Amino acid sequence: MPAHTKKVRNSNEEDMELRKGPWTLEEDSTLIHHIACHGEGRWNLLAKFAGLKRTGKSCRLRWLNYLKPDIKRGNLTPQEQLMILELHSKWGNRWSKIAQHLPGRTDNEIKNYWRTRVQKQARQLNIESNSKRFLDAVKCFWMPRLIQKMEQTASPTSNSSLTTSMNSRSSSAPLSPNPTAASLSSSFSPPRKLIHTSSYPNENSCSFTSPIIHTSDSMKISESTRAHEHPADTLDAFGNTIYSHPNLANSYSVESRSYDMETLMLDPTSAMITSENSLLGCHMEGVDWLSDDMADSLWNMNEM
DNA sequence: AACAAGTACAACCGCGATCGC
DNA sequence: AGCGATCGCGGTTGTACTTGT
Repeated sequence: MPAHTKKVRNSNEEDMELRKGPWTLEEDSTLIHHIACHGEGRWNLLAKFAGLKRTGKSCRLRWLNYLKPDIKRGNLTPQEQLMILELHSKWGNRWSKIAQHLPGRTDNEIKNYWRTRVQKQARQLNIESNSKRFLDAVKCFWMPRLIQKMEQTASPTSNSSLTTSMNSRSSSAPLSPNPTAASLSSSFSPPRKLIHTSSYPNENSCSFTSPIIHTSDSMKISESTRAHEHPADTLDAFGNTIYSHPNLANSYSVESRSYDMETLMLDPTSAMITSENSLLGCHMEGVDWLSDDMADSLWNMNEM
């Protein structure tokens, strides 16, 4: 018997050889053609009438996860990654529910993304991926980085540094009535290295919660505060921008509003940054758990 | 070049929920 | 109500491909 076949008994008690494993092009085209003619559903019957030596379950999975015309292929965009992180923090492993908010992405794809990339990072950091610590780390470093990437994607020619974007925007410069990721993240360029909270008078120095995300119209993130209100930053020892303005909080703030399809008010308490454990200090629960190594590792998450 | 280890993702499995007779 | 068929979800496995040695 070939490696990818399996003898089973169907309901008619007749022996039938079922194929397993990777789908062939012929099988794919047969399935596509049959669904085009007869529609989805009744997968066992569909498999039978199409002459596919597959279970209905297998046909359904192949169609939903791979063949369906509106399936998006290719790497997840930073926007999509950000949404996955946010939604997972809210709903946990409810992959299908998460997938509903990512048009063209399947629950399987999202699940794979989580397992291969997100959990990998958690392992490397020696943190349980479902722990609060990891969630904190994600919100502290990963999400801001993704937002930064979104900006770069949105305007590849722009300079992503806060200093540049701030200085280049005059106080009279009009703000887009419908701010984009670019406009947000131009005011949200987190420091490369940890900066201690004590440097900042305002303890809410990073009130990152979650972006406004409209799934039907790509991601839109509001700029909660005009960047030009926060001029003049300094550089740290690594040449990275340090935000020295007393009202820094505003330039870091990313508002949580809603999703288009379903209002999604992300629990503000789930955001890691509180007055007691600010991002910049990273004193989670009063503990300096983020060593420099860990911070570097987290910072590199965007490569995932 | 050959092999091992790591990675990404398609596909399978088990199980509970729902449907229809 | 009972039962089998089907559906949908989340977890797991298998395997092709990539990267490192």
